[in-house]
Amino acid sequence: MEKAKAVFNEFIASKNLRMTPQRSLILDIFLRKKGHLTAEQLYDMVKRKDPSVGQATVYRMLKLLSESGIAREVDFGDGVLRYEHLYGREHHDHLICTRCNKEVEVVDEEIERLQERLAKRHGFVLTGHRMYLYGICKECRNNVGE
Amino acid sequence: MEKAKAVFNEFIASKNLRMTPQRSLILDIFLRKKGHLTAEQLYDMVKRKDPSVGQATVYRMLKLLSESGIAREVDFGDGVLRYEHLYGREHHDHLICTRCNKEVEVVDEEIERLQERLAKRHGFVLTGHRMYLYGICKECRNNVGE
DNA sequence: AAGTTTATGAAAATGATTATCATTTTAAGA
DNA sequence: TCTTAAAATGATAATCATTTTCATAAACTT
Repeated sequence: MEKAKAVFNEFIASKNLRMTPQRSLILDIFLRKKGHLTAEQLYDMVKRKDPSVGQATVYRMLKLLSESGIAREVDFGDGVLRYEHLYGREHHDHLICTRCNKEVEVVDEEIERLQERLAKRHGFVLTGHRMYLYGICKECRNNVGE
Repeated sequence: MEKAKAVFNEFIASKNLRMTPQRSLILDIFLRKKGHLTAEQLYDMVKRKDPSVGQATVYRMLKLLSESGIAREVDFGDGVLRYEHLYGREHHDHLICTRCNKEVEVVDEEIERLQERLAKRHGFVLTGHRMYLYGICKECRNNVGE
């Protein structure tokens, strides 16, 4: 967490941007939350601490966080972007239950390797990927007909 | 193509919906096109054949095509949905060059298998997935500095 | 053919995100 | 510490793809 802040400060400095109380507050709150946050959710949390902060500032900050590598944009395809903090976290993909919307973070090293191979086979050098697996979780399968 | 139309008619009937000249025209044009189409692109093509068709009808039709299993929504994450016709086509994922936006359709049976395994390991039964690989294609790598 | 339902097109609405702009802060230098 | 140019802020308007609305026009039913 302190590390992440240091990274952000460095990013800010390298871009000749400036640290402000708003950015500091937003960063603090963002880092404290696990999982995925929409801009609106984050804005609500920030407003509770300081109602004077505008939502444009939150949107702008999330872009900066993504650029700096501290956050990652996650797009489940429902029209709302989510952000998760990435600092000190492993890469992962998402497994989503289409019935209860439960999300599980998953990784499979072998799949990662095969993705590289597949890309290379087509002459590409991979820079990233997004993989969402959709299915029905065990609980939902047990509760059929409820 | 005739098969796809029959499938759509059956879908229409099963839902107590109605076949109309507009729907027929849109379906025709949609099936003729390979690759991905945005609603706007499809609308433009439809307009050329019949300028009286409204774009809401095209949007509505694309939803129906997705529901019926004839089309698939593809979301590259750039804010515009694309649709591809799925009828008689193999499942595939997408490899996208982030420099020139070239899209290649790819499949890797082994990855598909591992996705099933990964989901099962977490108690899920897979119903679908979306996988987008982003990278730089060979041509773009050769043209660095242009 | 009459009646009921569904479809259509035009236009307005939506909703997340981005841009604008006047004003306020920030950080660096004098 | 004071000045100042650059950057940040918040309120609001603008975007833009997609959905809704609603009055009118087909399409099935009987």
